[in-house]
Amino acid sequence: MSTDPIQSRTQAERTAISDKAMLDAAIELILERGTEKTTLQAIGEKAGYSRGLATYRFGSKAGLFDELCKSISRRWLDYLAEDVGEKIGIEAMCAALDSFFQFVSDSPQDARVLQILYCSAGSPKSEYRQTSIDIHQRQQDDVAEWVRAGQRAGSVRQDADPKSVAAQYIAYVSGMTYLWLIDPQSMDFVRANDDMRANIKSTLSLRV
Amino acid sequence: MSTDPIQSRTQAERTAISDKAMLDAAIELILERGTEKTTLQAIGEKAGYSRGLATYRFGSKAGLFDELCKSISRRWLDYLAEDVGEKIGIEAMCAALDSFFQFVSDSPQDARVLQILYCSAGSPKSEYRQTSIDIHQRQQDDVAEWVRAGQRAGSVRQDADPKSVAAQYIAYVSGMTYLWLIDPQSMDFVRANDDMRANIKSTLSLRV
DNA sequence: AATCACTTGCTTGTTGACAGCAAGTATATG
DNA sequence: CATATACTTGCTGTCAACAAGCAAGTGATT
Repeated sequence: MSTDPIQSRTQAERTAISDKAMLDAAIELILERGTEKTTLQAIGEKAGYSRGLATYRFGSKAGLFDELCKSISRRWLDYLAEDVGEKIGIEAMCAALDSFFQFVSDSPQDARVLQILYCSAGSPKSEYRQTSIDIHQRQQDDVAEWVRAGQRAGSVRQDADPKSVAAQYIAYVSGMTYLWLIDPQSMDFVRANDDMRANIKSTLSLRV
Repeated sequence: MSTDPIQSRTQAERTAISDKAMLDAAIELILERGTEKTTLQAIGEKAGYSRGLATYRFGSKAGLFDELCKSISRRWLDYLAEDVGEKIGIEAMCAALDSFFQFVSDSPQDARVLQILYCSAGSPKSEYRQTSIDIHQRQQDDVAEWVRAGQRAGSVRQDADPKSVAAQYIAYVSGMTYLWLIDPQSMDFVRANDDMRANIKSTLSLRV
């Protein structure tokens, strides 16, 4: 949109600009219409280019969504890394919950589109399912590692199973985001998160 | 497929037969290809009819998926009602978890397709989003009611917030099903459910 | 119980929109 | 200027949706 008046960009700049314009356009269109009703023509034209550029650049509709998924996911992981830092155990899990809520509040568009893409990845034969699998697997691994670190540090019960705790934690976050996506009014996000934090503390901290 | 040799069916029977044939065909095709790549033509023809019948009967692709969502959901709710019966409180919540796992084991096709449809309903402008909202809302209300009944009976802590507990519970189940959908290998469903049951007991039963 | 008017189930022809590809034009780069 | 890279345009096959038609069932009248 706001292109430099001096019309002399390097090839790398040109692609970077058009890429970003198309991914941004895709976010807006997906929020309006969902993935199915978003067309490559609409994305290209909204970004200020032709109907064909999106296909040319990303190969296919699925290719574009895959890239968008990774792109938003990267923003979320930066956000998360910032908030969790070097924390471990219960502290890390609670910080991640806060961070997640903060992300949803600060960048609801990114959060919604990411969740929509995760959902679309659920379809068999989805060409970016692997991306969703990888992201969720990595998040599960991270949580499991926080639990293990907490156990080593002695702040988390030894009888907790890191993998199982992680699966539960990620399932909770995924499910919450889904429910928020389909109907933001359906529950009190803050309250549910507070309770979740309390549960984490009561089930993982050392015997009372 | 296996039609009665006596070719004299009432109109009602004819529609019932073709409806079921198409919904069954849709389940198979969605499992193979997902919702997007399943065509109305393929559904009609797999069911033994013409390419046009599905549109004629269900109005649109979304209309068919909406009906399919309700149809599978009814089967799941019957399953659930059977297992939970008149139970309340923690017992009801644990029974529902078992029932859910049993449903996924016994009817993995139904469970997978239902989850795929819930995911598709996540897209903005999805024409059966309301169906997904209603089902999830009803499930949340049911859980909240179990909690309240448990509190009245004195078996559940008074300071638990029924709505918040319900939101957490439904989020967990939804998230687990999603993770199972995209990658059945990614976690130990049974172990996670066992741990979840333990958590429910430890956080909701009266002070130790 | 035979006919006929009507309803409902189902099929086929058609249209417009879309993804993806291939061949072309424009812009940068050395 | 020549080549590579960014981008556009023409085209094809597929799809959902619709409309018009055909076939099978229904029920009232005689």
